[in-house]
Amino acid sequence: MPHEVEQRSLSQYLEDHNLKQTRQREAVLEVFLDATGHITGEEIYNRVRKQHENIGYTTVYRTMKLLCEAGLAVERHFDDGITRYEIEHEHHDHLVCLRCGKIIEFECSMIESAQQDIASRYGFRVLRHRHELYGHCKDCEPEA
Amino acid sequence: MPHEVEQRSLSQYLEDHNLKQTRQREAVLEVFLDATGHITGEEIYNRVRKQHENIGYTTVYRTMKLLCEAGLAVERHFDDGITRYEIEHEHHDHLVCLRCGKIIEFECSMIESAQQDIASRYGFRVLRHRHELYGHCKDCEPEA
DNA sequence: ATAGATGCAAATGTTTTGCAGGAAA
DNA sequence: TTTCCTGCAAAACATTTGCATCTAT
Repeated sequence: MPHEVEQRSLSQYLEDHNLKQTRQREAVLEVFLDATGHITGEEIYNRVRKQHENIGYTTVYRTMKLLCEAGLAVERHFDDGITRYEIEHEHHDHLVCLRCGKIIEFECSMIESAQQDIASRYGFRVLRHRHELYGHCKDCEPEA
Repeated sequence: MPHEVEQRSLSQYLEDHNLKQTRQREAVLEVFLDATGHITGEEIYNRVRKQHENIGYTTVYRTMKLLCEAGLAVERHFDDGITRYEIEHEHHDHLVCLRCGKIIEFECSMIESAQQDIASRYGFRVLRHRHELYGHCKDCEPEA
């Protein structure tokens, strides 16, 4: 049960950092873990609000920041300027459908090594990268 | 003289679209063309202001939007969320130094074709992409 | 003369912060 | 009972818009 694991690791993190376990943090974590990933702050806020009428944006954002620090979540910034959160997992990049907003993850070791080649050509040390392909997904372009 | 060419193509665009040639537009264009590229709205504003005390951000942003529509400029969005403008030229990607902010352009046809392979694997049609490598440039990491 | 441009001030939209009151340890 | 949280309102920040005024044509 992945949720249990993640919840435990949050508890652990909170404990290690002298932070408190609260109803709001649990609610945000649960919504985040139940999402398919790539969820925005607003979406989390709206979903949490269904069970927890009084929660504010403030708490959602603060909690998501916390989850990022705890290593459970990662912030992603696509072209629309709205921060999305995904569950931290092994390295990957994204295909983003400009019509329906669908986000597909992919991984390509050939590209990764090509990146290293390019970087070393410029004496550059790559710490992270961002690689996004924008277009139309299968469902949004039937005449493909 | 590339500036002459670009200025002429702006004039042409303005004329074709029944827009007026103004002192402000000329000033913004000149600053933009003199920049090494990847200049922010704020930087343009500050530089234009030296010669043209009363110009507002509004005009800078509106003019840059115009230059984009005219095909002279392209908006770029890196990780810091601040829009940068570069002179439109053939397709390329970027290395961004996280210490000094330097931006280096690169091109890699192997990566481009790998992207197409991946996209077609998902029935995805790529319209554009974004590929940025973040790290430390040669000057910012002497012990490389 | 008149369509279009300018610049100020105010609005936008997302995310963050200050602060007084509330809850976990 | 103290430390940490919460939620509100307000601020931040880059960019955009409304509007009255000004200007290129």
